[in-house]
Amino acid sequence: MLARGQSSSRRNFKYKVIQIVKKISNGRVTTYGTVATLAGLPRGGRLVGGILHFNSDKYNLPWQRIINKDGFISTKCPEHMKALQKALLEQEGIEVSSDFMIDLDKYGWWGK
DNA sequence: GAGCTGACAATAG
DNA sequence: GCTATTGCCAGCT
Repeated sequence: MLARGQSSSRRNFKYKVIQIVKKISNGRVTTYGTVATLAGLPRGGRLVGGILHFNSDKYNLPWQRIINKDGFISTKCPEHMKALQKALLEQEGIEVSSDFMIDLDKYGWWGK
């Protein structure tokens, strides 16, 4: 029953993403696809970006820990420029290359 | 109230 | 192997 419960899944996705991002350990980074997959949307990477963009400030989410699957910072927004993200990650203890590239094989967080 | 945009990822050609 | 297109859904206009 409660077949309509799936409707709640949609809104739950936002909440799910927030919870996942907040569960990321300090000094670890993950990708949009990973967060989206854990939230139940293997191809919802775009949503993660959109949700983080607004909720990061409201829920105080570490958006800097979320990068694309290339281990590269995708942020195009002036409020989330790469330099800022790089600085935040370095404060977390994460090493960021001069090209803003991050070693996911070393700092990658996959829902653990 | 309805439509468009958007911090990506995966699949197909 | 690289390029182009599609799909996902929340938030804003």
